[in-house]
Amino acid sequence: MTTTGRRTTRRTDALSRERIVDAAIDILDTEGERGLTVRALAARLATGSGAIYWHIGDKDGLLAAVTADVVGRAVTGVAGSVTPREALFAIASEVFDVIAAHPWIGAQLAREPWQPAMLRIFDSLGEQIRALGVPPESQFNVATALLNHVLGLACQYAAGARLVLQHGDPSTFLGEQAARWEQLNPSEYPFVTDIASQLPGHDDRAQFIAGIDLILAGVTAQRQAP
Amino acid sequence: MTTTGRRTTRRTDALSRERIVDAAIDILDTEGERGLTVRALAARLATGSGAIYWHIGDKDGLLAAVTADVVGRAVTGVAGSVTPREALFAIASEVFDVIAAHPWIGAQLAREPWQPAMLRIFDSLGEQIRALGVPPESQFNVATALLNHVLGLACQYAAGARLVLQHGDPSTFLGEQAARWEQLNPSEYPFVTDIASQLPGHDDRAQFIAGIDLILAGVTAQRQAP
DNA sequence: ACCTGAACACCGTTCAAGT
DNA sequence: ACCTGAACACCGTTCAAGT
Repeated sequence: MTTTGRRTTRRTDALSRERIVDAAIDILDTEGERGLTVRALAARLATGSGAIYWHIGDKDGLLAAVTADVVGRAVTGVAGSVTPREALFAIASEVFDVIAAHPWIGAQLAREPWQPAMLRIFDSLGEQIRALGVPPESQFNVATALLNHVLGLACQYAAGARLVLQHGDPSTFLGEQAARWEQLNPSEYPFVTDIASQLPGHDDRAQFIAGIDLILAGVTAQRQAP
Repeated sequence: MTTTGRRTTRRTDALSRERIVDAAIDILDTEGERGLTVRALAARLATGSGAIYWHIGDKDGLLAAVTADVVGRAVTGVAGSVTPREALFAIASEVFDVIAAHPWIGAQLAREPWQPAMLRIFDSLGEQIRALGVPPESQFNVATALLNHVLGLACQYAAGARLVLQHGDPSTFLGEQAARWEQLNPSEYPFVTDIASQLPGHDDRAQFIAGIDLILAGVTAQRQAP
């Protein structure tokens, strides 16, 4: 930037893959998935659509890069002196938070489960599972179970947040949803109609933590009685 | 059809919401998500695009209807004389199979988690969880954990199947994937590079069942020592 | 009530042409 | 090497007009 290089960085607004990714994230966050068009991207970056294609191969490629970027920034290494269990909660929280903040990530990850972004999360979880002493033959399964739990709940939360944005305020929203569930046909939805009354007091974050506890309890139980 | 009704069913090809949904499923299965356009739908049904819009509100609406239809057909009631645990495996298998057969469902469910199709699965699982004797305050959490596990693994499997279709045959595919994982930077992906050797012998279906066992083991463990 | 198909306002992507 | 912007082959959706 302010190095001795003369005109190597001609303008601060020189187009780059990085700047395109950043602009794309911004559009996705503010306008949603449908707002991200190559033309909108070009307009925001004050360039032509062809320039976008020179830096990125493809719109699909851009979406993959954008997802990897956001997830990569969120899932950082864990601080040293914590227990594996604490680290696990920390990682899961990071993932939960990043999806809550960028609701479009969920659909993106579901489309291509083994993309780099997913692998990063999977690896972070796996390390801690190993540190926890889970036997090698179970590590893959436990890591996957945790990954699915985090992703599933985060998508659920993101969808809820999206609905709250569209409709009324957060407090009444769960009540309305509960009312809708209660009005379902009990012979068709016996469980949902019954459990609807629990919905108003529901907390996604608490459920998220409870689920991790559940899976970890399963691990210990299976280790004691295999 | 061959009833006494005279011309009440003028032609067998009279357009209807049902026929549109069926055609859409067919296109999604054979051509993929990108192949499903209103024009392609109209051409296959030998009609104009306007006719499609008269029966369905919207392409989003069509996708929701299509998803509900496929999931609804797959998740049927469970036969009477089985244990809740067996029923749980049966339901989870139905969901797994339907996503494996129609890979596009995964992304569709992730986009809108509380749509009717999802609620049906959630309810079926919940009933059996209740039958299993899980305490009321845990039922919601356990049902969600199972739902997320099934959906996550099914998406993973569907993506794998998609890749197998594109690239080589299934047997070599896992080996190639393992090789790719092994070539990753071990300091960046310590867990994945380490576990890569397990991949060739990996069986999605076995992992799917192991995950359910893990969650159920967690339930019993937490009930004994809450 | 149900269907037709042209028309509108968009898309992603390419590519000759510029600097 | 990097960028421009017109052009191509599509989209979803609407709507006057038909039956």
